[in-house]
Amino acid sequence: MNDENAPALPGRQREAARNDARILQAAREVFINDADAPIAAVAVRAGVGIGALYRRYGSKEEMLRQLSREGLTRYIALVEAALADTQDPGAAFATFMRDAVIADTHSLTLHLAGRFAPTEDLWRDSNRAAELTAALLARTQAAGALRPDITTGDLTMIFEQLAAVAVGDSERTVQLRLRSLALFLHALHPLGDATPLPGPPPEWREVSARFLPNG
Amino acid sequence: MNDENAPALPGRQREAARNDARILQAAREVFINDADAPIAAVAVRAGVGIGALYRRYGSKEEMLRQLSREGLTRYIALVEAALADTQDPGAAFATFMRDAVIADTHSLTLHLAGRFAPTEDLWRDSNRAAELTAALLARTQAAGALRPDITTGDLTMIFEQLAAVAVGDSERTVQLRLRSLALFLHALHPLGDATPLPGPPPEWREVSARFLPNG
DNA sequence: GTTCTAACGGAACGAACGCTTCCGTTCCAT
DNA sequence: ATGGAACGGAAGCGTTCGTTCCGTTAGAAC
Repeated sequence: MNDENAPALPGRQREAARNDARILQAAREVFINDADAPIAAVAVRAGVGIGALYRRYGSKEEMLRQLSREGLTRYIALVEAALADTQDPGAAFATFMRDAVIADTHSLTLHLAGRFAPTEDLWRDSNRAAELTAALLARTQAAGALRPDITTGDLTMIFEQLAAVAVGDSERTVQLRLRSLALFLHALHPLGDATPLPGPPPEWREVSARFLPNG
Repeated sequence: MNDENAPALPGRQREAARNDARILQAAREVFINDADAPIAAVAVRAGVGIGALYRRYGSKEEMLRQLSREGLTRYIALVEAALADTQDPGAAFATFMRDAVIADTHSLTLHLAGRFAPTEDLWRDSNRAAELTAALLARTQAAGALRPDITTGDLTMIFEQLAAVAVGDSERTVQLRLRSLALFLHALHPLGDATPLPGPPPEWREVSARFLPNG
């Protein structure tokens, strides 16, 4: 995670700790760009051999699971932070959306969906994320800062759509996503003249179907 | 294209004509769902053998090119229709967007991007599509029915984001996309209090980069 | 200085996958 | 009957990629 607090470790183990972080970071970058990239690409990007990867992860699938779990955890932390935010709910929601886009937790979780067998705890985290999100939505709507006809499924779709914005450069990608997010946030504001959204909102079942292998 | 006007053809050639249409349709359906589906999947879906495919297309790449070309052509026809629409520009624009989503011309063109070497005429069509789109945007903006800070690149991104909405069922997918489009259209309306969109809009260069192999 | 061990790098193996070819078969026209 | 156009799909062949394995390296211990 952080190479900074490891100066106590002896030499060779220090390299190993550094590689832990490097590999994780490289894996994130590689799989965000291309969900079914070969594992060798991660090794190249991390500047290590393939052996170093298999010393840490038993298989590619395990690695993807780990990455996905991590993304989900980060997302949950963001929602919790938003719920703990005591400023006005509308502003807290907008901040949350921006943070989520910047942290880019969805590219990983969604791109990787269906590519490995989900474990028990992944389902738990996934459900917890959904509940927290629902709570955040409810609070924001109660404060009159969000269209009442927006559901959790809608939000998932919005994240998914934002993740679809991608150009080569990752910094620029974030910039463009924030531009698009500005459009969404604008559209999400409740307005008297707003016509209701057409069609039933996405169901949780529809959204989560992609987590099953062959989704 | 249509099997209805072929009753004059003799028996075996009639089957061939029917297969022409079936294969094209199957290819569309298969590759919209999964851009790098095996060619065998198209054969299965069309209910024909692989041989029937290779009798018509010299290679998979040629098939994809053909599909892409077709999607681009349909898109161009839609923009032209919108430009020819003499009702109020705002309504014409909204209709155009809905039609484009329903026709789903972007899923194909974009998913297939970078998967084959673009030919001369594909570039031509692509440029023409961009020009027509720009004209439509300009007209709508001149009529005060569209935010002035929206560019052609923005519109491409919007289509791309809408194409990212996908659930198993294709009819339901369209429904959900229209729901999302309603949000976008709402956000695209010019309002006095609207804060300007952040960040420079997507450049044509950025958007078209993905058409090059290894995009 | 020697030895031991944890960690490393990357070649090689083997399986899976998918495009393409090819040939025997079918079906209609003559 | 016979010729040929169109068909179906098994087999060939190249590629790709996950995983294993082993020789190498670098610090630790003595």
